[in-house]
Amino acid sequence: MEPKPRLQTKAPRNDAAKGTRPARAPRSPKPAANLSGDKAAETRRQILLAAASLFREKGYKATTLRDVAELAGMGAGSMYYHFASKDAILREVLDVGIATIDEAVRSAVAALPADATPAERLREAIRADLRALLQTSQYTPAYARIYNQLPATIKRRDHPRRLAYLTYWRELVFAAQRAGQLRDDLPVEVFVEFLVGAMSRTTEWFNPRAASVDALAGWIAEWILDGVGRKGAVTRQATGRLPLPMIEAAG
Amino acid sequence: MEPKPRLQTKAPRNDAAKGTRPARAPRSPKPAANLSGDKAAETRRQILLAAASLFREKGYKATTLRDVAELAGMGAGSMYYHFASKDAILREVLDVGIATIDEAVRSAVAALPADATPAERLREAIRADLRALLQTSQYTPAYARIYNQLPATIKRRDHPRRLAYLTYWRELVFAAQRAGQLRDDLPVEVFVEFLVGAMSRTTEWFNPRAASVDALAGWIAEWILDGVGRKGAVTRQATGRLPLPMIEAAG
DNA sequence: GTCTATAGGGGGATAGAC
DNA sequence: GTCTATCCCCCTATAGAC
Repeated sequence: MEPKPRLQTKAPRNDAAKGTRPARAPRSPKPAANLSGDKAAETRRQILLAAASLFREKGYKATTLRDVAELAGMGAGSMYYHFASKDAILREVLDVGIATIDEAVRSAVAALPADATPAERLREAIRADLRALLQTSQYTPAYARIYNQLPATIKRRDHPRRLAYLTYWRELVFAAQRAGQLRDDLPVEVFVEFLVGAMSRTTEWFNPRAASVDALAGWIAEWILDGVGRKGAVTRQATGRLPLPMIEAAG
Repeated sequence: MEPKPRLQTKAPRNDAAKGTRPARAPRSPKPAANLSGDKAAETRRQILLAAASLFREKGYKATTLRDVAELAGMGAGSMYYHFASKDAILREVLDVGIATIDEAVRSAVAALPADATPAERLREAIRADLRALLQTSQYTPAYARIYNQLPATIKRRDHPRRLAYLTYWRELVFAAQRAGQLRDDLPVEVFVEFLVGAMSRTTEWFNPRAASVDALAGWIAEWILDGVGRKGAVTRQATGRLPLPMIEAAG
């Protein structure tokens, strides 16, 4: 077990040595309300952030409330002042995670100039999706990683939001197809699952020191739209030696 | 809590009603050795298969040995005759999972005619990878899904195998690039992570009733090699309105 | 609001009968 | 080889002091 890092969204709490309880700075009975809300709200955020980070790293079941409390700098029992249960923390992490990426993609696309082409809108959506996953939020990668392993009851609860997100992507892709910028024979639903899934998997391997998120987004958009094959190169022989049945419909 | 299905690799065990212990069919002291090995080996496989299936579905920590035992049709304590610990089961599931997909891809490519082009070899690798993930094995999708959430000690143990697998993919991609079939500016390491990760994510959404695995493999190969953009369509304007920095090196 | 202590339950692992 | 019973630890959640 390694030394325990702590989230540092606000001033770090003390890690004072064994035994002695450090004196807490006396609080005035009515502190001026700071901009980010009162103390309880701030502590809540600390807990959620710690939970999201650990859920992402180890999964939901493997993360104990003691882990979360330690990362948030408090005792495990104290968290029950802010949340009713571990499940309640999970639900809020998931809600924030899907809301963050959904909002990020929609608003990024909406912010484009009115004359942006459907393909440009698709590129922008790819960039916004990856930003939310890889640099904006802890909640979004936590969501992407643990969602499918959760009990059906919890998945059912978040399913409408997830569907709305995928639906938006389908609209983007359909629009590009109607505009003649994507192949007519593209099975849109399957392609959207593939693309959104591929992007969410980047959280497993992306190294921010090797490339910027925007660089990665640019690459992926180009690979997907233009392909990695060299222009004019023959990537497929016409011998029929490798039959690729592509007749079935996609649901 | 649904009714409990059981793996049916061999004849189903009885689900006899409460209390009464059903009589077990008397076994001859020396049954003829069946083709798939002795009874212990068969039971071992049952346990591993049940574990892989549940690990894939719920994750490692969320899967209890009681779950595994129930799906394998035995009491939880009985499994300790075959495995030393839950960890030992996990290790074997992981080993089989990575070995299966590695072997599947290498042998599929090796089986191609000697004059197959590098791009054809890449297509075949994509098909073999997806077959291992989506139809051949329970172990491979379990591996793909849970690997990154496991404790560092276990990941370290399997890291060489995983690296060897990725290295093989890099060689395939490099070869296609050298042969002039892929773009010269393709950052191979990043691309391989993207491609392999994207394929492993298909286990989260692929619906075998909507399309065949080979159809999906054909689509993905085409999307990646040729792109989804319509030939001749402008997918990117030259206005510079959307700068895409792609200068950083990839590790 | 946060602390410590602990209740209560579940899960990995072991023991000994059969 | 598999069963049942059980040990013991850890985890979620609660209680009551401060």
